[in-house]
Amino acid sequence: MRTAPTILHLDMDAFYASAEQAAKPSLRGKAVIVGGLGPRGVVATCSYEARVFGVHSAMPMAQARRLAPNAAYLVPRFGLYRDISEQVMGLLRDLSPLVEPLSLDEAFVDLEAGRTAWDAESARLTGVKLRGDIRAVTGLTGSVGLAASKMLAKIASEQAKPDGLVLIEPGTERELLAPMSVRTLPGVGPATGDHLRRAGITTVGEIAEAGEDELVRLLGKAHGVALYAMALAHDVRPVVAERDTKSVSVEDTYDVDIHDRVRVRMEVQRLADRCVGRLRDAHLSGRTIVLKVRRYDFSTLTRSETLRGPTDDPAVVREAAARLLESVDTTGGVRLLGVGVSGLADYTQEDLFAQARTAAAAAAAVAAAEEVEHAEKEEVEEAVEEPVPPAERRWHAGHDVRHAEFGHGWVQGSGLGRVTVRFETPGSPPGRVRTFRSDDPLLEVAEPLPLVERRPGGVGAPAGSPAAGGEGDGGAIVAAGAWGLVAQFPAPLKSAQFSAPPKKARAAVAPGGGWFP
DNA sequence: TCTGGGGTCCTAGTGCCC
DNA sequence: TCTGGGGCACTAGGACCC
Repeated sequence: MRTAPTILHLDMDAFYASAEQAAKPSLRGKAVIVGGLGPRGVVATCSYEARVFGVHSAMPMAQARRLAPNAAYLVPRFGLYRDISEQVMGLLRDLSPLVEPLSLDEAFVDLEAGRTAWDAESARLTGVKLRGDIRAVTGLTGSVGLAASKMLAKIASEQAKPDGLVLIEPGTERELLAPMSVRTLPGVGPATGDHLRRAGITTVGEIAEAGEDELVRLLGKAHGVALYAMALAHDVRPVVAERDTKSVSVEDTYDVDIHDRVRVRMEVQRLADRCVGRLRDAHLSGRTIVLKVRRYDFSTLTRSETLRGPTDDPAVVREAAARLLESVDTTGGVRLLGVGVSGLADYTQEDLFAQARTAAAAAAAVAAAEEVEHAEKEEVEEAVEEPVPPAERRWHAGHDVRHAEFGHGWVQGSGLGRVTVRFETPGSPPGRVRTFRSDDPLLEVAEPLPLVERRPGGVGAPAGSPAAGGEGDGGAIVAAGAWGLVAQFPAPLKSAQFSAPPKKARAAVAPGGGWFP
């Protein structure tokens, strides 16, 4: 364990929501909620203004809408967030070669390895400069924690939020941790927290007092030992720059439970294909195929099958997934289906031909068993084919557009053959709103603009000023609510997706948020 | 009220091999 | 030949994180 607070944890403040506010001047200072907008969506991130209403991450979107009906509801734009994240990670890599990204908006940095800090004072100065640089380059704020271990640096950045810096002096850790809730420690979620509470343990200090044996008895070996060490502020985990992907998966939650077995099979095939697409983008193959089914009552089942060797062959994955599905009872309906591959290798081995033959034989057996329902199936397949795209184009709430006459803006809402656009850019004052026919030939989808204006010879400056005023002239659609009207075109097949692809696959993802349909 | 998506890690049960 | 145990691989589920 090191003696100087030279591990830095950076956590961008309300990242997605802040990025949207920076991109859209009219949203600055307002409640902004980013997440899935379907009936089963949840909140990914919300602005601090939205948190005042009690909205928080992972809350069902329906509940958020009740708490903050006038907030702006936006679907995430991962292309934009990824670009900003790259800029921030670049700044961190300037500090040290040892940067461990945890997500798009969080990372650990080993300052000692980069020789940018060696004691409390130099660490603090590095943190202060980093926050300034992030603001200059991205226009956004991040909170910095500095401590002698990863766990404490993360706790420090949490305390620093929003827009602050906290340094934990070595030697003060145990005293600092003792009164904190057990939930502060990484790895203690709702279940472990309840478990400890039932044993009369609610604070970190009480974990330390209970002793390692008692923790192991309560939580099992690995968890008990790790938690006891953390309660004593012992954390020697190094900052690791490169981590190998262990699994690749895709899953979809459906707006309405699927009852039709034929449709379930088709969805599993589509998911298998998408999963293989991800796998191939990342130049990986895998041995174990996993099927995930969440039923109507939210109970979740997984079934897996391990092949003789790794594969990235869509036919093999599809057939394995189909075999796994045969062992699952979907009576009552399913709300989620997923297909994943683990046991990854960065090559494809072997005798895949033999494997494909085995899979084909199994599939043929399944097909024979299903022959009875064949006629019925054909009928149903016609009904569940990809829906014909509506005549009108689909405009996604929050996404950027360009109008030949009015310039750059973003979609504030759409539906009923119309689309409402607010014309503003990161550097402009809040803009005006105009409504068009959704097939207006002068309107087209646009790439997001940089949040910070580039200045010759400098890193740039935050774009625009959060000036008041500039409310739109409204329109038939916008009148339904100040911000809340979004995506009223026919309900999509699935809820909006908003997860980042696996780390290794990210480079291959289409720019501009390629994960959206 | 109604609970996303993509991951990682751990535990426990079972079957197989030596 | 039978039995037991250790080690390992596989499977399923749960908890947690962002």
